[in-house]
Amino acid sequence: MTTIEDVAKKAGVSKSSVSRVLNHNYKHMSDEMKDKILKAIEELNYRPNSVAQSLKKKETKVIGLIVADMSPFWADVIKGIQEECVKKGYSLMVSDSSMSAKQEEENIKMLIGRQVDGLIINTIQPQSELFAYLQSIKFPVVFINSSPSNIQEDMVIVDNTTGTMEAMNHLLSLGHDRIAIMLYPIENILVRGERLEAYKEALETNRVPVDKQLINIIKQEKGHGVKTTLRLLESPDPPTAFLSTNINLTLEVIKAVREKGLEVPKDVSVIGFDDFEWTGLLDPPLTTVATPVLEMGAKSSELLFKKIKRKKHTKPVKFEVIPELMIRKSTCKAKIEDTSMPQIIGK
Amino acid sequence: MTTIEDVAKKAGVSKSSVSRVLNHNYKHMSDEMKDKILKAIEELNYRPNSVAQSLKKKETKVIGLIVADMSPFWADVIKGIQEECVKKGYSLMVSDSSMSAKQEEENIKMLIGRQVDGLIINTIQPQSELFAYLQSIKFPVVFINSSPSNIQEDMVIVDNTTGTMEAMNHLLSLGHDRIAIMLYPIENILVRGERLEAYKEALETNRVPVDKQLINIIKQEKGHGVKTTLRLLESPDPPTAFLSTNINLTLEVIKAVREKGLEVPKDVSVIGFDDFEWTGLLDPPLTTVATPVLEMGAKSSELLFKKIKRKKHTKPVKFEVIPELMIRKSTCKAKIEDTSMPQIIGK
DNA sequence: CTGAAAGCGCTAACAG
DNA sequence: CTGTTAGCGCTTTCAG
Repeated sequence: MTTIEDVAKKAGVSKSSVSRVLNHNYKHMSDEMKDKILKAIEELNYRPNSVAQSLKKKETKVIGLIVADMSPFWADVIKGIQEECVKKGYSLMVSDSSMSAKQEEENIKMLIGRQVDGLIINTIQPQSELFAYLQSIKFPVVFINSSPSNIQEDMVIVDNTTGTMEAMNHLLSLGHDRIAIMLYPIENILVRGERLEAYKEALETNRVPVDKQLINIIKQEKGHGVKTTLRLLESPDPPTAFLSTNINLTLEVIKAVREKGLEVPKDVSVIGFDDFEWTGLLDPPLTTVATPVLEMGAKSSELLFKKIKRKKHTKPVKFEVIPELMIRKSTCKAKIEDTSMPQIIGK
Repeated sequence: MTTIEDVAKKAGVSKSSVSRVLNHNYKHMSDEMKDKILKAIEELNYRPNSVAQSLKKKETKVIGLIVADMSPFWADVIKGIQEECVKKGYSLMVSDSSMSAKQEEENIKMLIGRQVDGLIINTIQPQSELFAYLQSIKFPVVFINSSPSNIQEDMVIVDNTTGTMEAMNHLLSLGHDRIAIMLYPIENILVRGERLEAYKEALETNRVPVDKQLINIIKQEKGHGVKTTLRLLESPDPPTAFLSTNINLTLEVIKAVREKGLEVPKDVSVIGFDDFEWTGLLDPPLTTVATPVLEMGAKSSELLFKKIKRKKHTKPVKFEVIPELMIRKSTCKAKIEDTSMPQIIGK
């Protein structure tokens, strides 16, 4: 391991001078000396030991990301965070709580012990003392895709209301008035609540009665989506459209529709949530409410860096990323069964 | 920030003693003292500063992962690595080279500067001086899903030969003898080569002539898969089955088959590569060669930890993860057009 | 069994 | 403009 001392010796100068060029404090340094040092660094292929730098400077230039459950969704978020990180000279530590609150707390403590400069947290916990503690010591944190209820903190979340509204308006404008909404129970309660509320609101705004039969909270286990869809389709007054809030659920809905001998979108329209590279390649290409995942990542790190910079306490900002309705081929006009078209009032 | 000094004071002992309990060097310590210290730690909610520990111990308990391009595929690999990491008290730094060799080298240097104890690299480069350098300084590295040609190093890769063979044998045993193989050009050349060779070998073993028309290297751009498939289907002697080596490509193949008015699997059988939570939910549920992604991650960190432990140079191990053929519904018996069934000889 | 002291590699006053 | 010096928070001989 070559150290700053080696470089100093080789260049015949003091460590301080080497340190100065390392930190771009050239201002008052003779060009001759600068060149000498640069050359020595070059020749020795020297890279400063960040650990020593961190210890001295009391900053690591590392941020931590804690996700509740590592899944394909996070790959793009990480990419977004990463891109901001390289711009600012930061590195990223990633950890996964595997859906365990205990593990999440352990991850937070560990990362703090590692002296990360800030944390991006996707929490599974509705609240936690630890969050309050972090806030009390002014530790830079931004929450992503989740928001604890016991504190006010920076966060970047998806504007589910707008996303859901757009999807609903699209469906309503197509003449659908029996729209089923499909939800998994475990997603952060907030998220689910928002989507459900927006669903109801869209209906009410358009004077379509809310039918409780059409609101489905489905156990997050393979097969339950199919089962529920089938049941709905077999009911006396079946839905003509589905708003499905999770990609796996969406695939199950489509599967069930087919099993029933019906076609998407001819007989039943389907809108899903979340967009991947391949959703447009499905059959039919899926109309979805697409979360701009990269942007979420980029924005959260941006917020975090800002917070790290001005250590002062500033009032929490809530950044809402707006989902985009990707209209493809899984939705179409409702078959006219009755003549009264609901009146559409856009948001 | 509470330090070891604070704990020492509170407990009325020396820093050394505190350090001893921190490092579980109780052996010859009076229980009384131990308890006193433990209590002080507890009360102060003290966590040692890993940066200082690292500087002193000359190890960080951090490993780095460098991926060529962050994508959903990596989410599960990361999960696998992570799980091993928590077991061993390690943390993970993740970086993305965005398909740039320059960025990759920068990432390596940066992580080394950060004193990570080892590196898991998914390289885009067929070779690099840096790799040789790392080897020369005995820096612990394992390559994942890629293997540079200029050095011999630990690596964990997918046994594409076995995977491809199994897929081919499945198809051949179903009576298919016009099997098209679809490949993207840019995947690591090794990977592509292996799959292609295995394809040919399976054919030859079963005395089925290799038809160059059926070997398709497709530009990695949306739409090219559809185009190529259509062309094949319209040829005078079209394939009855497709072996598609990438999930997006596979979706395009299926799409094209449908556009042509044909059905999967009735008219055309399709086997894809890579398996996600949702591949079984597609229509039809996809038969795929599934890479055990979690295992890849777990295994690579396992190898890395071993290497970190015994610093000695040991001869490189190449761990091949065996893909599993997930037989679902996108393949079925070929329509009998000629009576001569190819003879199947399993691997 | 416990404490004092040296030092990991670097930065940042402070002198000169 | 450049060098000397004193730590950052921790571990680890080495004495006692």
